[in-house]
Amino acid sequence: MAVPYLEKLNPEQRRAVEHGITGAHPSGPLLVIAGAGSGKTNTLAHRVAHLLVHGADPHRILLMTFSRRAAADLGRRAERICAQVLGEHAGIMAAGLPWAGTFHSIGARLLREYAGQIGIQPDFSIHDREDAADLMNLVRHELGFSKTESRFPTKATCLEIYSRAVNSGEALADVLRDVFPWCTRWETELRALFAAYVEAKQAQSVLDYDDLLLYWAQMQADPGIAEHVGSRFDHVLVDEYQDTNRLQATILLTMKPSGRGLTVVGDDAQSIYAFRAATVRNILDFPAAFDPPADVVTLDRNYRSTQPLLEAANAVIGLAKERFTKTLWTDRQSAQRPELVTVRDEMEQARFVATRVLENREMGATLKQQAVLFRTASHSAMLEVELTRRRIPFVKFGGLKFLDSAHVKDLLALLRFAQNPRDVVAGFRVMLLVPGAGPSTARRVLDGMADQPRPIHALANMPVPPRLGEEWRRLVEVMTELHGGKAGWPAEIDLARRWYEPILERVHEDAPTRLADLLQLEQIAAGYPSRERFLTELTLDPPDATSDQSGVPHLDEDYLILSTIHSAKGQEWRSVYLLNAVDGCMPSDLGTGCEADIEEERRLLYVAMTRAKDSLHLVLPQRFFTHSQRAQGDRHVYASRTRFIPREILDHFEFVSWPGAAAAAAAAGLRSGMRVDVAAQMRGMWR
DNA sequence: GATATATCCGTTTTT
DNA sequence: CGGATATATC
Repeated sequence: MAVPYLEKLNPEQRRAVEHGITGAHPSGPLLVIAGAGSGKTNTLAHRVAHLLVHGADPHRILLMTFSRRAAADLGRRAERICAQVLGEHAGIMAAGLPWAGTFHSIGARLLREYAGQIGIQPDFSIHDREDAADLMNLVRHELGFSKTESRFPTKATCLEIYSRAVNSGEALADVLRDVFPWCTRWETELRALFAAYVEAKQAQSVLDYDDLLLYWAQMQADPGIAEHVGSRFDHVLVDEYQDTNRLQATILLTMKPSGRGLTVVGDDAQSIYAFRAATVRNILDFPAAFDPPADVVTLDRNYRSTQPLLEAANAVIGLAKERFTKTLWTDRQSAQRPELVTVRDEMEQARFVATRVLENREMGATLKQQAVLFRTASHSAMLEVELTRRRIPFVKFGGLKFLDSAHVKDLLALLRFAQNPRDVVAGFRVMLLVPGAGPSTARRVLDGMADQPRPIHALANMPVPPRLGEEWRRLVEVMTELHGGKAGWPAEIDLARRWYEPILERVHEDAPTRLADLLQLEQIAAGYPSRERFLTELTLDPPDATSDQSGVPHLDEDYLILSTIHSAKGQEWRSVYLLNAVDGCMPSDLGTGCEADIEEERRLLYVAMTRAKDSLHLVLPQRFFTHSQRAQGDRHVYASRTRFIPREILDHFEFVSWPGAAAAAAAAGLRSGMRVDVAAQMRGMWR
């Protein structure tokens, strides 16, 4: 068979694509070590397409990626390749890949399907991180841990500890000792808290993010179910395998114990989710987990970056404590080394980036081909102000999200409460919106609903303080209507919004702006077939961008990308600016406890640098103003270059200070010397 | 029992 | 600065 689409691949890529696709049956496991910019997505898309061309059934391909966007992108590419090869026969791809998504979303689907066999409700709701923390908080109060003489860990910390223990599969005592040493004294209380937390979730038919993996793994501990799930899929492909945790590896291994039909792709040098219990051991131990062991293909040719950029990135990762499985190379020559740009402070950093971005646009690069990356979401605050001032449109990935704003969460809570009236977190939030209702009213009503067979009915008949009056009646009315489901989707969200509007105006000063957000939420909602799907998919794959307006990127417009390094995974731009390449930010001075933390931060810098195709600027503000600390006044601290770029690798970089030497001299001259004696002129006016 | 005000503390990255 | 808890007042 003529396979022109394979001609464009290099030998290693081609090996990865063609691995085991000679006969009709899927063959042994494959590990692809794919370096940054090595054409990983393209290779994976070709492999999927190649499978389909050779008769694989798209319904029997399971593809797991780190975001839905990545899954959709892969599906589209595979489809395009198929269309080229098969022409009009490409109809097999019409439905795309029905089983493409994140581990969590696939888990949710399977759990709903197998719910009857594992003792859970099929219509469970899913708590995002914040909901989970709120529930943890409720339980924490019930157990009286909020009134301990010395402060008990906050809800967020409790959830982190819980999540860590669940995802790593380690004992609580070990997790506390290694990761949360300041909480070891609370071990007994935490154990009790977690036990109560689990019971609360089950009583309410609620699963959190971790449960989606945990229940899935537990379900597959039953050999019969594991076999059943595994036999649904001929091919299982997993992307970004370096960022998976023990639970995820367990799921894969129980699904495909022989490794037959299993392909995982990843890069040990880009492992940046250890804080989420991801372990690089998954990828390193993968080959030996099978008998015979998995084949390994290494993609080390980089097609993205120029030689000088890649050399600098290699130099940075070359200083890592442990060796990685490969060294990237490229033949994209260039004379331009990456720049280390020294600026006076963060204000100048913002001006520098804005100025360069505009200059670049003059020279033909669109805004979308440029990106500004940073370690933590707050680092871009000043830049955002500067960009807004200069009317440069931007979209920000990472950090605070559209869904995190109070008004959006309020509205979603109402929908979630209607969907699952046992969801106490949602119910609590909704009831507190009613004027005159507080925590104890909410608790009493929710307790009254808890063991009722028809909770909504119970809600309607619940005695409440008379002062709630009309407002309470409105809540009962909208709940009954929503739960009944007669209005249909997406009319229901309109119903919910009309209930919420008076509350919005009462509570928030800037009601009109927030109302615009809610209208946008309605737009998003219209794209989903049902309330259940809307709620599930929104929590599992929230729109992760915010912009200066109301979180709406106008698709036709050009805009600059601002992103945390974590959210920049897998992406690339012609020009990349990295903010705050100084110690304290990179590495972040918070998580520099142990060596493993530092090493992860080093890989983070490596990930940031390897996003750039043609030009890379690492910006180093010399001074940081410490705002709003206890001491008043403008305190500031001096920062030094990140420790990941020590003297011995400086040859790989260009030194620049900004404003440039000439401009700086001019500015200095203005400050010291007198250019125009205005005072003398004024005196002279009247002489 | 609800809500307004005061005070202390910690402060990343995300499915 | 923002969140959480403690205290004061309605």
